[in-house]
Amino acid sequence: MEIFFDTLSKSVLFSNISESEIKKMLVCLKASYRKYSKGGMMIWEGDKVSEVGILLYGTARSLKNDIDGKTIIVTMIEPSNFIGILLACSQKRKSPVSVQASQEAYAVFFPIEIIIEGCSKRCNCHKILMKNLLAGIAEKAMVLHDRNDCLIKSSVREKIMTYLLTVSKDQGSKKISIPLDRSSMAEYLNVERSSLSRELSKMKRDGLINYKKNYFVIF
Amino acid sequence: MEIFFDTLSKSVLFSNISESEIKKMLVCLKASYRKYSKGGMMIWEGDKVSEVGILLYGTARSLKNDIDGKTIIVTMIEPSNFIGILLACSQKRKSPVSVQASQEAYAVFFPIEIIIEGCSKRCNCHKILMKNLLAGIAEKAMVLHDRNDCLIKSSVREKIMTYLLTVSKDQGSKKISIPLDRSSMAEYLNVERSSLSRELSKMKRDGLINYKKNYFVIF
DNA sequence: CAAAAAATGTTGCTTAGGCAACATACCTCC
DNA sequence: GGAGGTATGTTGCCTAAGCAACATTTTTTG
Repeated sequence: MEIFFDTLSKSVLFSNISESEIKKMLVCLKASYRKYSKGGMMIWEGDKVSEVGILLYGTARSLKNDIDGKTIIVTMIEPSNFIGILLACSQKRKSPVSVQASQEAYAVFFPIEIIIEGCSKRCNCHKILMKNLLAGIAEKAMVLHDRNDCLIKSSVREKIMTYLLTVSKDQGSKKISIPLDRSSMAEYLNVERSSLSRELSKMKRDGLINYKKNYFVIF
Repeated sequence: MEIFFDTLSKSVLFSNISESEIKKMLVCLKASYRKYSKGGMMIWEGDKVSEVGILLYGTARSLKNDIDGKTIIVTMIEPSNFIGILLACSQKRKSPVSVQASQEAYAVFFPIEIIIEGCSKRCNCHKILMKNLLAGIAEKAMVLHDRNDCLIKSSVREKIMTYLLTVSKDQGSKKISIPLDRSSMAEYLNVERSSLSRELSKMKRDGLINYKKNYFVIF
């Protein structure tokens, strides 16, 4: 698993920890490495999750079955992202999503208890680890918060504007490039792609914004 | 502030910590107590927040100004609830909401750094504190997740069903009592109260659910 | 218990936006 | 360059659900 070491050290969980420290920690964290073939399941809907994972290679996605059976994708997971951090931290709760490898993938898992409780050796990096874990969840929560913020708006226009303003605050400019194409943006805002396009046109016409591809200017 | 000690010890932050320990900790946590009159602001939209608070008395609400200026209420905060936990933990971010006392209120704030870094005395309760903080955020994140789950549904019926099923899982029964009245439920699901009532009737008629007041049965 | 107030339900009207179908622009690779 | 593919934009039609106004039920309180 050495080859994925870089990915691991880029993760939020191990930020601000030196490579040599990480290597030491991997042992006391009871790291367990797992390989998945395309379509393999890392977490099943309904599981109780007591490990937090980090994707090392490949991509994964979290998905759930809608009431009427169709599958919807909740998030995309990239190398060095967390897997199941929310679940692992909130414990009691059963997973509302499944996590599936979208291609061949490798991941490493750590029992959450060891991160929280610290190992018997009490290496002082555990404090940093814990801090990183906290930052990781806070970040997840913020992502959820931001989407909520868009979703609670009643009109398509307000949803778009809220989204653009959030990105704008984030990038500290009224000229922004967004990370989503129209389809993804529509999905994120929970509107029809065509309705999104329609409203974007109107907003441009009304002099609220300008845009080309994924570059936007807010007036 | 002694009189609010009970409230404090009921908070998630201090769960599993004995009263005597809490008293000791309050000192090294650099607790700062604040009083607010009705309408007083605990956090202003745009603030950077570096303290996590706990409401001791009264009620507060987090609110934000909509794009077109009208104020919307995001959450209600009750005694022993956290104030600004997400913000304090994710740090860099400026607050997207203001927090306002809806009546005369008391609160206590702790610099988040001290909780995370531990105080100089290294009292061993800090580990528990940190664990509690983690649980607190994870819980917040879950709340956000659950609402998202409802909001991303396209029809009123699906939103209702998703909400009811989540509560049902939570209470471990198909017969549930929900904590929201119709208006709040409508607000939570981001639909019109009348549309909610209409759809509930239809769902009853269609034999999907039964209900009376805030008691629901899912078939 | 009666009256007032609050919560919930009902219903006609209207419209934003979902849906489908097609148009245009943009990319890429032979 | 052109052929195929993908991303984006446009438009007519139609329905779900917003809105307003009123009805009924439940709760409060004097």
